[in-house]
Amino acid sequence: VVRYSSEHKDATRQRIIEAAGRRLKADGIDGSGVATLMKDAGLTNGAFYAHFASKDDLVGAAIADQLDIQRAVLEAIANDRAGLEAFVRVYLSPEHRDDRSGGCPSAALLDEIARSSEATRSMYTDGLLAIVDHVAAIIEPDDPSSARGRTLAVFASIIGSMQLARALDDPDLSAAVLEEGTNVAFVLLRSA
Amino acid sequence: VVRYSSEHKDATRQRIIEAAGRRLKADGIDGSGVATLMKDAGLTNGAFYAHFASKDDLVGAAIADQLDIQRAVLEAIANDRAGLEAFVRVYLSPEHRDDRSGGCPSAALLDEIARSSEATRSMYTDGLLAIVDHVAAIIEPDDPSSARGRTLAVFASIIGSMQLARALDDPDLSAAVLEEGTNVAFVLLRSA
DNA sequence: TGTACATCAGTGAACGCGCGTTCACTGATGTAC
DNA sequence: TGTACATCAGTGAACGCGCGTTCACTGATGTAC
Repeated sequence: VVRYSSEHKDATRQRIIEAAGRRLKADGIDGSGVATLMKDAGLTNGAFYAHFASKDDLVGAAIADQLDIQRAVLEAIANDRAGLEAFVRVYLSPEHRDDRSGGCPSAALLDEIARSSEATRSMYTDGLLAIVDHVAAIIEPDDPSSARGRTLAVFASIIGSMQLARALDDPDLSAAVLEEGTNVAFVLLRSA
Repeated sequence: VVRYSSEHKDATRQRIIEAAGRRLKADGIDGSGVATLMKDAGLTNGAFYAHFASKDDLVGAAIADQLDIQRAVLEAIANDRAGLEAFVRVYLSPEHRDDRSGGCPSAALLDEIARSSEATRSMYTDGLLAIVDHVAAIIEPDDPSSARGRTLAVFASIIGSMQLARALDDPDLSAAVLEEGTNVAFVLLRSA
């Protein structure tokens, strides 16, 4: 006996996860309460535990979802070296810097993820590797796994640049970080 | 009429700031409560507001202090290009990765700083610039300010690498990030 | 065809707890006489 | 020289509030007869 369509609850869960992705990136993990996360999804706090075992459980799911979205964006833009450069330009743009809630989860949350549970860090690792392996296959089509390390370093570089551009309160310096970060990423991609 | 030596209160304030530096880097800004920060300094929560106007006030002071310490460490190690490479090796070492509370405030807190008050971001900007300008003067002795952008990009890269090495839950990948991050930093320093 | 029922996603109040902040008080100190 | 006093860094309880989590309940639904 099925009272609601079998997709109804799954759809609600997904709605919570997507709203949480935005809120967590905007306010941080510790800065986002369960009641707020549920309100963002148009629900009340009580329904939370029908969908997730704990706040940490949602955080892990939201981070995994965010990385999957980012992978899809990357794959839509970048399927060769020129595409990778285009991706870097979009990534290190002022628009991305000024849109934390719509942007990269690593840039918004990486040091908080490093402090998170092993379960969350494991989901982060898996999600990032899916992205990294796509890029590594472009850089080194014959042996993608050998390009993993170098690709990770490129991501570390653009993630750090974005965080720094957001943290500095001097607009000129912030813009310089984005510009030079882009140059650095290009150097690394070409030498790879 | 002076009941306590004029240095007594200043010394206590400094003790709170230094203890807070360690705690904030370990547990994050939102993750560190005022009562805990005071206990770390051997005091009770009530004395806090005799030293600081608010938690945010202490956070700004602690971040400025941490950056000043890091500047002193850098200046002790790195006064030429070989010294900069030595600094990068120490920075991107497994020991630094595994010692969040004793390490770099940017690696521990950068995305939380980006979400902080303008006052805190301003103190961060000033503190980081003092470090950056020391490095820029080594890279480009004739015109240090022209090397600021490039130097900021190098810091963004090593900060991002450290955060990523801490977030990944696979020890081999984490080690690879540190290794490749070091290679990348060397490439950037040599081409600068 | 109409009604009673079982289901279950979601509600909203409540739990104990820690948060940032305030404040009346303590007690060790150096000074004044 | 001994005692009363003013100072003030620090104590610890309390403020209202939001935290993560629990739970008795609601009410819309599709089914059974």
